Amino acid sequence: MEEKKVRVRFAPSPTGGLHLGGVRTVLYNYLFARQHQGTFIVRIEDTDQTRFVDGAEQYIFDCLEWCGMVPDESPVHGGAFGPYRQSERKADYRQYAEKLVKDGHAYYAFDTPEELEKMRNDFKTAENPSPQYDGHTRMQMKNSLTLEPTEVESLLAAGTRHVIRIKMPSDETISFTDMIHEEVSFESGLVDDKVLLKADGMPTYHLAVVVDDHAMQITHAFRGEEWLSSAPVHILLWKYLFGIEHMPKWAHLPLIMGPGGKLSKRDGAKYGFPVFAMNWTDPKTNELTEGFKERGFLPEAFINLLAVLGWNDGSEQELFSLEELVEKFSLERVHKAGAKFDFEKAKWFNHEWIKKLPVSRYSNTVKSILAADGINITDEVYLNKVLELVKDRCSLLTDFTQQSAYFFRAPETLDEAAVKPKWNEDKADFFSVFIDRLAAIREWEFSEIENQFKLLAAEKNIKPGELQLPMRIMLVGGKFGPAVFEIAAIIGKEETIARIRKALIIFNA
RNA sequence: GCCGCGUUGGUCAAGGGGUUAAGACGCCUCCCUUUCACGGAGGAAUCACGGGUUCGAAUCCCGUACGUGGUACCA
Repeated sequence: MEEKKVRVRFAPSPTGGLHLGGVRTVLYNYLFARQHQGTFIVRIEDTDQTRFVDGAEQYIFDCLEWCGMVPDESPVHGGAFGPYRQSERKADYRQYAEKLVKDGHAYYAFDTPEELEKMRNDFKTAENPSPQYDGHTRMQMKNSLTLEPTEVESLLAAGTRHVIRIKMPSDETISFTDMIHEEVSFESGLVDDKVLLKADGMPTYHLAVVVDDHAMQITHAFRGEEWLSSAPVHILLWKYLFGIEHMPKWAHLPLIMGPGGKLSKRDGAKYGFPVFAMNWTDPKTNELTEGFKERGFLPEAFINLLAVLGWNDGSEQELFSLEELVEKFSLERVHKAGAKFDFEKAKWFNHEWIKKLPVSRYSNTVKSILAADGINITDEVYLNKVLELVKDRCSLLTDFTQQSAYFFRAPETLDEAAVKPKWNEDKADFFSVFIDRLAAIREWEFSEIENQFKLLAAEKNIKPGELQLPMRIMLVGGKFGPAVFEIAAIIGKEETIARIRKALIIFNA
């Protein structure tokens, strides 16, 4: 077998947001291409004009860019095998469909939608709730197999609306080797006569994939497992049109499931977690669906968690960078079964990446997240210092809002319930004296603040531990954050004293 | 209904004839820390079920059940 240069493609249809499964398909394509020094192509499958959504194509490219997977060839990146939008290749498809008719592998069908529905109704039984247009029914329909040749001629000449359907052989076993599922086989007689060319002259997916995969010299075709059932149609088409030996190797990827079953892109809201890579706004309804990016995910984490949903390298390693994935990914180790998506684990991945990456890698993103909350950062050095201090406590980038806001402004509310029950005059007294001690400190630093705190506590004969929580609430507002004295050191003497004063009024009330 | 694909703890999963059936997330207990995290120690599955094959099966075969996808002039 000759060594062909690897060429793979991701072929989305621009109908809406890009969901988890889609991104993972891109990812596996991308990894495979990079690993084999191959070419990664994005082809837009916009053959259904009724479902075309404005802006969806650009959105897909935006998502790929955010994930760091840049195509080598695509309608926007160019390439020698264009056009990369199927709508722009319309003229090509008809000739292949006609050739199939000529060779006896396909036929014209003139049935109207009403007639099709009538057939489905007439043949419907308890045993067969959804009759197909196939070997059992096609001879009772209105097509070039049942009509006289002259009649077909005149219908065609008159421009009658028609489609071209594949004529599935009656008794043939169609089998192929899938890179993930290994041997898969179907009985041709059980598969229906799929429409190849629609009445509007556009190809269906079935014709378009094989014609385009051939035209673009695709060597390996990865797609979701939902396509496995129609694989026999594609295989026959390859055989009839281009020769089975030129067919790309198929890999049908396991599906990603939601908590209750299949992952519906519809209402990610109902799960409480995103299903799209990035925010998507439906241009018609203006409805916004949240994305992983906006939810506070790092692209590194998003890619990582998707990669190991259905694949692992056999070791105990779970954290992989894109570069490592390129090196270690292998289709052989991709699972056969679908996987349920677990948002808790997804957050863990993000948490790990937040800890792992230098804060400079995401400080800008956090900066804009804080800005959305009214905190405008001017001092980058200060910001990075804060991020470094609190990043262990953040699973999502959006968590930085709560975890770092008090470094930039006094807390709006204090968790009084955590303090009041144990508040007494001794403590009130302690803090009012402590303010003076703080004011007297010359070297405003962590150890000195703590020193004064402990000294005074000893003088007043109060356990320091009982005073730390109130102090924390005064500075932070709640029961979280790094060491109190460290916080005090960072926010400064004036601010620390001001916050204690203000809190004292509240606690003493 | 029919066809395809699948089935190891709540979830992701390693393991592919002989193992105390890895590990991770989550959960629970404890340690560290008089905050929250981080970190550390520990707890919980006999491998969907039923038959085979075999000295021996989570691992091979066959059924059943269940899940999932398809059954559109959608992809």
